[in-house]
Amino acid sequence: MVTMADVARIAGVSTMTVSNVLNDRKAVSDSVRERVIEAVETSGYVMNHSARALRKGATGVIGLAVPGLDNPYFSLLADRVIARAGQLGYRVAIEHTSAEVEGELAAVATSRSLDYDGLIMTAVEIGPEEAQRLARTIPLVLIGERSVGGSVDHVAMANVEGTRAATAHLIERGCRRIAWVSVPDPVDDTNNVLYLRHQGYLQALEQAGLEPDPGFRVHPGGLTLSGGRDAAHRLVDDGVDVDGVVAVTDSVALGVLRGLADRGVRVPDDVRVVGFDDVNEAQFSVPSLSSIHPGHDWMVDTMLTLLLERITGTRTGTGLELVAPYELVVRESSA
Amino acid sequence: MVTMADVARIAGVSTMTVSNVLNDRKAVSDSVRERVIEAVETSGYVMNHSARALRKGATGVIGLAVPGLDNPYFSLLADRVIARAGQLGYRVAIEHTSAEVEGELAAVATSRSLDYDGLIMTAVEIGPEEAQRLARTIPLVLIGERSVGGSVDHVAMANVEGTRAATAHLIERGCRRIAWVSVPDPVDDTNNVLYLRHQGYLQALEQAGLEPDPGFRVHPGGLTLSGGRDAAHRLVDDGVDVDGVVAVTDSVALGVLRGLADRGVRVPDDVRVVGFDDVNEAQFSVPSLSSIHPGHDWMVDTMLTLLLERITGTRTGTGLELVAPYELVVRESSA
DNA sequence: GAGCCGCGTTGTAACGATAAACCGCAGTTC
DNA sequence: GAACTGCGGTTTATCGTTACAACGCGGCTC
Repeated sequence: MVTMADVARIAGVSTMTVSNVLNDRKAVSDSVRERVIEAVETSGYVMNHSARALRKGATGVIGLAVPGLDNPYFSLLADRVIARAGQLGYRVAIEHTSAEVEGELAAVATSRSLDYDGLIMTAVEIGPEEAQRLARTIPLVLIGERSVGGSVDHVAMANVEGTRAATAHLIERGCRRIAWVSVPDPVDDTNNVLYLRHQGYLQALEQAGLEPDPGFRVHPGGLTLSGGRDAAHRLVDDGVDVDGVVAVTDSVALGVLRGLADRGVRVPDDVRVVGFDDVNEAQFSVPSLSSIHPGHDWMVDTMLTLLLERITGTRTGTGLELVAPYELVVRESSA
Repeated sequence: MVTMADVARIAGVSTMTVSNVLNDRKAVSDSVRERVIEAVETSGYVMNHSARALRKGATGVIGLAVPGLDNPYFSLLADRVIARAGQLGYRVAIEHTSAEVEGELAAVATSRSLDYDGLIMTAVEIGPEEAQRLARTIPLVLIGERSVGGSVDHVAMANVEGTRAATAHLIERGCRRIAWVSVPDPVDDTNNVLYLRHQGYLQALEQAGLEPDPGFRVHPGGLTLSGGRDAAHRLVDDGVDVDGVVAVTDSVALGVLRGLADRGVRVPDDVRVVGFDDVNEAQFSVPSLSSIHPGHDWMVDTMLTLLLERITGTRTGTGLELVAPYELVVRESSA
């Protein structure tokens, strides 16, 4: 392995000069700079990332903690975070959180996260106090839910407003018996994304003077395609009479579309369906899926901006909470 | 930041003993071991990954180079690689290759990859000689295509056999005018996955005594949902009379389903469709998509096994090439 | 009882980079 | 002409961990 000292010897300078050239630091004469660059090229030198990280106390890697990439929302998110972070000179390591046992999450996050300069985390299971503890250890940006307070930065989706708009949209199209398809609300956590989205649904019904019927509430086995499909099956098989479905995520909604098709229910003629997240696939399903577009690009840009401010220390103190602009995208499933 | 020396001081031992305990190395007396573990816990010590990596010359990180995670095949792959590598004590950093300018690919791969203990790479653009050069620098496992020779390990899909089976399946179901939907074959590269899959299609037609008609050949704007949709639009709008479609990937196939639906073409009644990759979404599209299942789990396990053998030096020399078992999965789109 | 062995533990020297202090030297300033 | 300022570079001292050799010590052999 060729080291910086080798390059220095070849170029006839000190290692610091090589370092200065490579990092574009202070003034180095053109002649020396050229010699160094040539020495780098002929020797095939590449910097040792570990040594640099050790000395500088920064790794140049940011962690992205998501439940898993099998969910298209998270893979879309990861894709953009990787791309954007790459432009900013950072590498991204992905942590799976759903694989961990509940309690392990926090521990794993704390210990491993120290190898990262910062951490972006979708906080599904982690509580406010854990998040704040974590934030004292490492620059942290939470994503998807409401504020946890303290010095934790947070980029939220318009969860309540989004499902409210989605539900109102169905009502406006004439739906009166609208099912909410999601997993059960988490207990004791009014900041949870699932809870918030459910609230939006309830608010829209109330504004329209409609009663939320518990019969319309179904619980898929998880926020997945198969969960949504199973929920739709049960809905139809139990003879629940609905003319609209609001699903907590697009994955679930796409599963619902499949489940309704299995039972010969026509969308949008018999039932209108709307999701949340506006994943790529929503444009291409049959029928295409109406959804709430949560401003992915805005979110990713904002997340990274906030994180970098924390990493560089440009901004300290109380956590910021920014809510992404959302947009209702009407497609065939509710047209 | 609490360091190993701090722990050593608290426990009243040397840093080496702490190191030995933490790494479970040679015999350490139980009493000392306990003291050290307690000191670690009370102090909240976590190991500095950079220092360890510098000293050991290994980072514990493996790179996964894929075009992008927006493609469900690659996100599925990444998801499983991350999960499996995690079990083996490795972390995964993802590199986007499609974002790079063509020529940069190799350079980026070479320089950055040195920070990884090993690299798993989907070789779409990289050539055999580049791959071999790269493999001399770092343990490398290629995925998806045929052998590049040399000492490069390689886990291949049954590309030719897969599309041959898919096409034969359509023929068996009565299709006679079968379109191949893919991007143009790469020139001068008979090892390319796109070329190989096309060959399988051609072979099946030949075996059945059918003429491949260039009119059935359409070129989407890329291997994406929208590419597939646009291709289907053009197919119908140009009045090409087909009763079957073999798509190079599931993403393209799912796009084709959407495109055909746009034009009122019924699947499978008017046209049967089959894809390749068997991504999750294939089970849940309407209609559900027949596909070639390329043995994802087998591939991921094998890739990591091969890579670890190279990393540990258990196996050296000529590259292995293993072909994953494939399976035709028949669903509604060709039923 | 001298010598040897192996166990448990410790000092010391790297691993490859960078921060910070320092060092000539030419050009300014007053 | 003495003191000061930049410029272009070098020297020195780490960053936190692990490899390696060495060491004290009780037990065993003969």
